[in-house]
Amino acid sequence: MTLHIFNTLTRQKEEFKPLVPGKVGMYVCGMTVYDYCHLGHARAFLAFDLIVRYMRHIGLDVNYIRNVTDIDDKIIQRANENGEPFLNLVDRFANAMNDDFDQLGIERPTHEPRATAHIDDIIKLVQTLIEKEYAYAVPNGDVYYRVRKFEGYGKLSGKVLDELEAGSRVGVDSDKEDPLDFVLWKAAKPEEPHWDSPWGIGRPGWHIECSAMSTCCLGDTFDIHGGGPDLKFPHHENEIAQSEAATGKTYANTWIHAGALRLGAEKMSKSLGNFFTIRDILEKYDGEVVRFFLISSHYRSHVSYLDNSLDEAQAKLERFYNALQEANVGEAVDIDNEYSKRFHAAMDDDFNTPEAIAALFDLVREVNKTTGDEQAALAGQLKYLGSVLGCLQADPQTFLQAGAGDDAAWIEEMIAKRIAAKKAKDFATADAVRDELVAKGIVLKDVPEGTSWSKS
RNA sequence: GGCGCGAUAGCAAAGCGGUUAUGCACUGGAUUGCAAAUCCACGUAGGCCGGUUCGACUCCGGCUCGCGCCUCCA
Repeated sequence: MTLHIFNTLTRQKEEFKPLVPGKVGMYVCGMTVYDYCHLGHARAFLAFDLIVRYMRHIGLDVNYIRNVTDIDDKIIQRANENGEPFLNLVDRFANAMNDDFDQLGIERPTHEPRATAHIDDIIKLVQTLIEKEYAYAVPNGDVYYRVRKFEGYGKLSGKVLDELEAGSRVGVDSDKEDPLDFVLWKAAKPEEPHWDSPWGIGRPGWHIECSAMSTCCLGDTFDIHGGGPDLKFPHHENEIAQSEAATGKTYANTWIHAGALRLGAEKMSKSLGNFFTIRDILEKYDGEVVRFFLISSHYRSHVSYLDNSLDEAQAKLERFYNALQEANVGEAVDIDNEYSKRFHAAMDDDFNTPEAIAALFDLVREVNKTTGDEQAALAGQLKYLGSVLGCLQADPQTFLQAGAGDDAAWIEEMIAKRIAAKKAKDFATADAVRDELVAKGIVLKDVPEGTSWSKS
C-alpha cells in the first residue's frame, strides 16, 4: 500500500505523490512566541511530528520547515507590559517552546525560519502583489490585499466571499476598499518595532510572512502545507491568495490540518482562557505519557482532554514497558510479519495511529506469550515500531519507576527486609513490608531473578 | 445566518456492507506462600426515524444533540 493523505483542499484522501520522487517539502505554521505553549499546541505539532517521522520511516527525504512568528501585535504588547525588548521576549519563549517540545519527543524541524529574518523577502512579495494589482497601499502606510481580485479565494476553507461579508464581524475600516481585505504591511509608530519599506516604516502583517518563508525555503510550489485547525481560515486561505496571485502557480499541493484539542466540550484556546501549559502537565506526567495520549486518537479528529486521560495513557504505556522489561529485547528491527503489515497499512492510510497502536498491542501479547529468541526478536520489533511513533524508547525500569522520587534506597532496604522475611517463612512480616510499600504507591513484583518494583 | 465536523459498549478509541478491533475497568480461571506482571475466558456497542440491500454500526435521506470556523488563536 502506498501513503494516502487526507487533503483539506480536495476534502478527500489522495495517494501522496511528491513533486520530486523521494523528496518532500513541507511547511507548517509554527508558534507566535509570546507565552508558554499549551496542550492544544502540543496536539497540533505532535501530529506533524508524527507525519514527518512516518514519511522519513518509509524512506522519504523530508525538508520540514516550521516557522517562528517573532513579530506581531501580541508580542509587542506583551513586551511593553514586561518592559523588555520584543526580541528578548521572543527568544525566551522560543527556547521554552523547544524545551517543551523536546520533552514531548517532537523533533526539531529541518529549518525554523523567523519572520524578522525575512523582511526583505516579505517586502519584495508585497511589491509584486502591488505591481500585479492584487494589493494597494493607503495613505497612512498600510498595504492591503485586494481579496475580491483573487478568483480562487475560499477554495481551501469553503467560504464564500459574499456570505463572509454578510456575517462579518470585522469593523469597517475606512482605508480599505473592502472590509474583507487584509493587511500585508502595517504602518508602525516610531516607538514600535519597525523596518523601512517603500510605504514608510512598518512591520509585516501576519499572513504574508508564511507566504514569504515557505516559498523562500521550498520554492513557489511545494508538497505539503500544514497547521492547526484554526488556521484554515483566514490564515491559510490568505496565504494561498498571496502566493498564487504573486507566482501564478499552485502554492501547496496537499493541505493537512490537525484536529482541535478540547477541554471538556470546548476547544482549548488562549482566547477562551481554558488552557494549561505543557510545562504544567510535565510536572506531573512524563512527556511520553502526554505524547501517547495525544497520538492515541487520529490526528484529524478532536481530542477531548479528560481528568483521567493521562492516567489512561500511562496505563497503556505500562503494558508496553512491562513487556519490554520482562523480555530480553533483541535488536530493534522490523520483522516481516502480520504486525508489521498491519502497522504500516494503518499508517499508510492517512497516518492512522489508533489502528497502528492496536497492532502494537497485539504484538505485545505475542511478546508476552513467547520466550527465548523468538521473544527477543518480537520485543525488538516492538521497540522498533514504537520508535516510528516516537515512543517506547525509554529504559523500561526507568519508565516504570518514574515518580518514586528519592525513595529508591529506602525501597531497596524494604525489599531486602521482605526477602529475608520470606526466607524465614515469616510471611506476615513479608506482607506487612509490601503493604507499607503499597501505601506509598510502590508495587513489588517477584521475578525469578529477585524482586523488582514499580510506581503504581 | 453561512460553511463544515462529529454522535460506537462502563471509559477511551478504530476499521469494516455479512466473519474477535484495540487499551483500560469489571468478572471467572491459570500462575504465585500471598501478590504483582502475564496468559486464558468473558461484553449482540454503534443517538433517533425512515430508505436501499438477501444482509447496515458501515451506503442514502430526515431529525435530535454536541462541536468547530466565519475576529487573534495550533
